[in-house]
Amino acid sequence: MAKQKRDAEATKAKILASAITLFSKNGFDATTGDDIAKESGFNKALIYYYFKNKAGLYGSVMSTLFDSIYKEVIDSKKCCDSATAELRAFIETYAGYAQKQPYFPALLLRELSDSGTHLPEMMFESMRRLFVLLSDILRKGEEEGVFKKSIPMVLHFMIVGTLNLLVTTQQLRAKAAKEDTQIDTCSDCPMDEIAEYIFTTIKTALEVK
Amino acid sequence: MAKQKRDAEATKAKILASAITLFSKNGFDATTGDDIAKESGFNKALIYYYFKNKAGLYGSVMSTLFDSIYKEVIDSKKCCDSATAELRAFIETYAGYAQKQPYFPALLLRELSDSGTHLPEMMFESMRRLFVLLSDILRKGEEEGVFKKSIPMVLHFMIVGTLNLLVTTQQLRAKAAKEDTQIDTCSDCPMDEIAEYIFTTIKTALEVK
DNA sequence: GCTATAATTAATTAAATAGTTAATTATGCT
DNA sequence: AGCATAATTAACTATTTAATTAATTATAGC
Repeated sequence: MAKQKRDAEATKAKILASAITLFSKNGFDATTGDDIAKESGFNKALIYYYFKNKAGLYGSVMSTLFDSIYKEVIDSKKCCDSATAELRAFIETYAGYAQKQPYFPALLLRELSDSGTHLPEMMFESMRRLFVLLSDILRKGEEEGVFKKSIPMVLHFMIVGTLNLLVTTQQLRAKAAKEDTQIDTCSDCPMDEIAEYIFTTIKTALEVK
Repeated sequence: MAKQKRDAEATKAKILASAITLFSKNGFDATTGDDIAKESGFNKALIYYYFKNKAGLYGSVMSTLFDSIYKEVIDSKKCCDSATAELRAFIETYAGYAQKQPYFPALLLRELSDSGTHLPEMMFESMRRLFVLLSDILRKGEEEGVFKKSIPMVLHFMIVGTLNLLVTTQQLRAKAAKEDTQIDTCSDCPMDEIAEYIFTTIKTALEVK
């Protein structure tokens, strides 16, 4: 099939992609329908044709991103035989995703700051699912006798929060490093090294000696 | 002096206080001048009389909060004789502040998500100052021979990011706990226990054995 | 080729909101 | 008391923007 002049699915996808870019760059409120229309190359009315309204489009953006990260984390779990390996996979996968989709952390942090104003239910469910995955790993580690008792919620934020913040602050940290060479903002640290460092830190604290 | 009908300083302070409340609850964009006027009980034009404009008011909000947390952290450092004690004081003080001023974490996280769109310079300086404090503690610990070499930027976010997220998600976590009693979202955890847990986790990882 | 329908657009509406202005009221000073 | 000035207000303006509508264009099935 040759290139079509009209392709509903492609149009919808393009609008969604543009929305992901703009919402993450500027947030929900500071992104206008006109911005999205311009970025996508389609008329603004198509937002309302394909998505119920601006909030609906935002919801689609979030579930798209959450679904894909959840799938990746679930997938990465398969090839592990111990809680320690699963923990490493969890952190590495999340880090890889945050790097691959650097808009996601900004969106997530903003949403958490808002207590999920824009998408109460979906957000909620997705966050919970991800947290349950980590909780299971930690519980499994305790059962295996390799992990101490921990506070899973705190560890979850130590992993996910830290990774998100490192990604969103990348530019700021690069700027800070340029202005003041005394200070080490880790602005050139590769993501996988950071992930490894977080893993080691948490593993060390969890280990039963 | 008796209660005055007009008190410029008090008015300005009231507007600032209202702005802190509303900006932190709803963010910069979603907070209107009318909201602030209503909350403060004064006319909207006074925002422009006492502060240059909405962005100026926002800037005042942020520097007020940043100044006060910085002072508290500096203060807490005084009564410590070792790097370990300073690290604990840093974490405890930040945790205490975040609990006392629960609007601050939301504002900070939002600002970081935006890469400091609304207040490039001030924000920047304040973040840096706080980070330098932690870096110094870690370096001191290395010199004392009690801390391993670390990645200060990552540890900084593991502390500050985690605390901020725990505070901002308080309501969400409480809701999650109510809906699903299987899951432990740490919704009743006292802040000082959380701070202690974070401290122990990081200290353990830093210790030279 | 014709027709029903799906996709797309231009133009418009109605509401919200940042910022201004000119008038009004209180206060301190002499 | 009266005056200059500081504090406060009500009303308004200009702009932005989410959402709608009615018209237009392409497409697929017959």
